[in-house]
Amino acid sequence: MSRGRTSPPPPEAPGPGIAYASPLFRQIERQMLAALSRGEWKPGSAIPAERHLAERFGSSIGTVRRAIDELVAGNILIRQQGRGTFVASHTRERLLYHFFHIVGESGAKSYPEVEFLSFAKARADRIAAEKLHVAVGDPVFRVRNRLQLLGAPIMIDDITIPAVRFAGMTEARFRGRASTIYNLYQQVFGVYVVRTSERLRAILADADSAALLGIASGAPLLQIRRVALSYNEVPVEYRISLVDTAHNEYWAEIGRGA
Amino acid sequence: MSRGRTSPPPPEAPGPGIAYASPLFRQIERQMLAALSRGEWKPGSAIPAERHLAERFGSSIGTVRRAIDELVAGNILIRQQGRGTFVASHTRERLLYHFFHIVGESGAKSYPEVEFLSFAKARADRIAAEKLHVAVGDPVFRVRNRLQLLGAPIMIDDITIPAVRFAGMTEARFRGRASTIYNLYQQVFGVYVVRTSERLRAILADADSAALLGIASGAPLLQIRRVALSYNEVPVEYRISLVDTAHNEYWAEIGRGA
DNA sequence: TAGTGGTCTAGACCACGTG
DNA sequence: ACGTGGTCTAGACCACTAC
Repeated sequence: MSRGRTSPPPPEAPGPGIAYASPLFRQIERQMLAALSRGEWKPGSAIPAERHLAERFGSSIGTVRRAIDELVAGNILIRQQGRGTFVASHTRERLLYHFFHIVGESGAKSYPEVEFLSFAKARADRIAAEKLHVAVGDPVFRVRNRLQLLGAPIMIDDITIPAVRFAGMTEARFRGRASTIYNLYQQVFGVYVVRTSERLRAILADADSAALLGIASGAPLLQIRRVALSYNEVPVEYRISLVDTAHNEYWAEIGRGA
Repeated sequence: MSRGRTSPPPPEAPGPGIAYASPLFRQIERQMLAALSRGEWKPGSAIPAERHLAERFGSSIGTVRRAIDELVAGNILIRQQGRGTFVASHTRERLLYHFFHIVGESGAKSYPEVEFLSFAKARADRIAAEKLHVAVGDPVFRVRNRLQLLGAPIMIDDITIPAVRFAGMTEARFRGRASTIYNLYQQVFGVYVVRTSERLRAILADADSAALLGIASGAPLLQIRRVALSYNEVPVEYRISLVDTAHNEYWAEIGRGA
């Protein structure tokens, strides 16, 4: 906190060699992120009012608002007029509208039913290690799910997560899931997925995938390779999805949120 | 302009039945959009300084800044500290980083070479009519291009645009193009593409596409169906792309711009 | 040196949600 | 009625660009 003096009085000098690191609102943003990371404010609950935060950080309300604006834009906080500002959490709705991009031909979205297939402890291969920023051979967990939409199987997820960030993960956590996977990450392991980066290509179904999806071997499939990132661009999950796009499609908006 | 009185003096009342339509900054945003639409400020040139706009609109600088913020977020204006605020235009770089989402396996982006294939006047079929918000049978232009990346053909674009928005469009415009297609739309027809909405699926190459891409019939292809939108969500182009993703991929970021 | 956008303040009033 | 976020003001100083 070392910037932005007011005007009328010639106040105490900004200090000799102050460095002028970054704007005040960014410093406040970082402090708020730190508070979130250490669990001072919990997912789903309200953070202090803007007036109180301004007092705490010794700034004007406008500056605190600017910091909150950034965190809201980053899907980390949610404002609700008249009620307060809340820590975002991965509810079903949020997941559906932010990270699940498969829609019906008509454009209609619906909740996927997740069917657990397998869980295993393994070691990171070259690709997973690169995507997750861990060393080749580091312990990881592998999970396989099948997703259905309106009763029809349409998607297979192969998920890889680093053991170092999910210490104590068990098969039971994935089997008896009440909420979404990203909600599990957040609630149990404090890992909050902020954004994802995906690469898509068209491939032909192999015998294994075809059997799981109930389609012919050699049918076209959409392959999605996703890296999920947490605060500060830290990768926390690598996921390969295979989607039968015969009656569903992948949906992307470019240049502005929907 | 009819909102937000200050405090100390009890100024002239906000008026009897004022309606309280929308915030001042949104009204200013709309007025600025109107100025852009009627060509008062041209692509690539600077708009008046914030101080002058504040005077013109009878608001404080902060409120004008808020309006500009919105237009910047919508890729319509571009701020440059110390220089001014400019009307965005579709340069090669902008196009590449905003609307061209095909990358090499390594993640590297490069400029596609566009090869003109055909141009025709036609009438909107049911699907094009729906996507472009015109009536079935309305006149449209159809353009087909082939794109190469590093010398190898990887993509076929089938473009449909409504004649009503591109009056006087000719084949020559597409043949002898110096810049990008979206730049042509903007410079010659005043149609500025703000964002796109895309649907993706995996299909098998038919004989026609396979021949154009130099691949085997029945090879997997990524089909992209894109609607390009201008100000106020007006659709201005419908485009079906077929991409050979053997050595290239579609790239998507979810939850925050990259 | 002049002009532009970027940050920051201190405080007012408005709109909304809840008791 | 009260507390919260949402809008708005008027003006200062900072950082950057260009002449």
